[in-house]
Amino acid sequence: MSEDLPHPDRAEIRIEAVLHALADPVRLHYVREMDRIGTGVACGAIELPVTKSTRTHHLRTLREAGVIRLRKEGTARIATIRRDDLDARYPGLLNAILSAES
Amino acid sequence: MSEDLPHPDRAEIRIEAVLHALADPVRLHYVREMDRIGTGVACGAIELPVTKSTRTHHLRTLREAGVIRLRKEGTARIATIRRDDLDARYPGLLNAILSAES
DNA sequence: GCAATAGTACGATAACCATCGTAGTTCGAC
DNA sequence: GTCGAACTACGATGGTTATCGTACTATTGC
Repeated sequence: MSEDLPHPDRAEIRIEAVLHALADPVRLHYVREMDRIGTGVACGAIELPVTKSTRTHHLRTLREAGVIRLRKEGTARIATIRRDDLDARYPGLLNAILSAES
Repeated sequence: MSEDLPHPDRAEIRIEAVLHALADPVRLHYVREMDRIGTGVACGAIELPVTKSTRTHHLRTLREAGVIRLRKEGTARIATIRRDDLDARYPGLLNAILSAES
């Protein structure tokens, strides 16, 4: 019942992957909403202008880049931003990006 | 002898474009070198692992995203990072990215 | 067991993009 | 004017990626 999807270790997170993951408008919007909510959110709780399968794809990109962590909770997946990891690796980055207006 | 290549105004710079521009390893390396040198540099002065024409393409991406400014100086193009613009729009972002190890 | 919900894997598709080579422009020195 | 250097526009190429739909799995409540 733990994490069944692979996540990169903190040391494995690459800046290019993080930047690329957050460069996509859909993904950036998603992470901003997560930040606004402030707690873990079920994947589907944040509405996106794309289908479920595309959402899965986007979340996968965020997960693999090390931006978010996904854990199972019943039928749902709860997503949390890896703030501690990102702040440790790239101090100030996440705040700068999330506070930027699009 | 002003600028002949179009640059986005400060207000036109979009976070997604900046992130995308800096997500590419070649471009990130280039901007880091520029930062290290600290002054405007002729485009070709920084060695890249790609051909001249690809370098032109990359610099165009950086320019269009609003990350750098290019001006003519004789046959050369001098590139400078738009620190003031980026810091004004996205405080802390550039420093966080440039100080991140790849 | 069935139905509903939440989510994923997979394949297809079209757009995007990094790369290269070619052919050209601009500039400065001679 | 010629030449060389610095650079750019353009087209071709092949890889990548965002998107969708389909078919599936896992879970929960009845």
